[in-house]
Amino acid sequence: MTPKPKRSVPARQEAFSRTRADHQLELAEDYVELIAELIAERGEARGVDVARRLGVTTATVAKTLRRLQDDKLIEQQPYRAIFLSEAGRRMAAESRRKHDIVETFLLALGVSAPAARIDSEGLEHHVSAETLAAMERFLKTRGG
Amino acid sequence: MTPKPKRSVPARQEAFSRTRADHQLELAEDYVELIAELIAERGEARGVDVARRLGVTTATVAKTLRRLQDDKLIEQQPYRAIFLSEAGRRMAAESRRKHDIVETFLLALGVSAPAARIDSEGLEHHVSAETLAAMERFLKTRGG
DNA sequence: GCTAACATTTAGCATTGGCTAAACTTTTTG
DNA sequence: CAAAAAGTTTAGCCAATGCTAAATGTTAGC
Repeated sequence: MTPKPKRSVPARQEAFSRTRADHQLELAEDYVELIAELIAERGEARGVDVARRLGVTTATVAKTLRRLQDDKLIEQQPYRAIFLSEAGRRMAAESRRKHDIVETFLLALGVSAPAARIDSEGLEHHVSAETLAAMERFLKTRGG
Repeated sequence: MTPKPKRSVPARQEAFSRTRADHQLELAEDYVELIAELIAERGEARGVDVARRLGVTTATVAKTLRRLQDDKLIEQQPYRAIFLSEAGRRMAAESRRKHDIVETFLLALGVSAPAARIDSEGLEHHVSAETLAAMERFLKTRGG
């Protein structure tokens, strides 16, 4: 039986489990990346801005921020602006870097700006370091 | 204020909301794609095989299958093998097609086979039709 | 054809990430 | 400076997706 198994069981399990675990990481990355942007743009990040940009309610943002604080990614006093911890800043920078590489790569590949923008949001959380390196190589050789 | 907003608010909201909604779709795609593979490989798909390959318990699979049945993606009698509905077959084929394009593309880009295998599992759910077309174009011109 | 092994389902729990409504704090404004 | 507006938090709900333990059904071996 089992002729030509295209993917081995362990690999699939690994990919799937990683996806599950990553959904939380993804959300954290989206939040810290956005918080970093807001701080850069306007000096501080407020819950209401995060909510507006992500398209969720401020109640949802408050709940998520509590979790991010528990995870030591942000620092926050009640009713005050949101700040990133050292770990949060590192995550935001890394996330941003991935995001930019993926978006630039897609543009170089001939994808339209709007599609590249949207797709890079979805893809940035799923590219391995190796794939990222391959994208950078492509950009370097074929002009980015 | 707001110098050079790299991404507009609506676009970000859209990407984020889509991500949320997609998590369910992702799971459905993973299931139907796997079920289609199992049927092709061994004539039928059983819950225990799905569980084994996805790395979850059979209890979780049973619960998910009920949802997929409610969504008319699979057809199932209690304690019997799993079959895909017409819609399920269409989704599985489309999912498989995306998956193959992405994996082949990554290999052509110089990514190693194991990384291409794992990354394509994560990326397949997030590439738009436009990006997929760009990947196919790349494969056609630079030899896939 | 019983019994044991295997497969499936159900029950019940936890967590995540949404929501609305309401309470509370801070800021703005008349 | 008091009242209104704006922002934040809490409470309580829901659905999805995971789990373990236990019940139930099917299949295989003796």
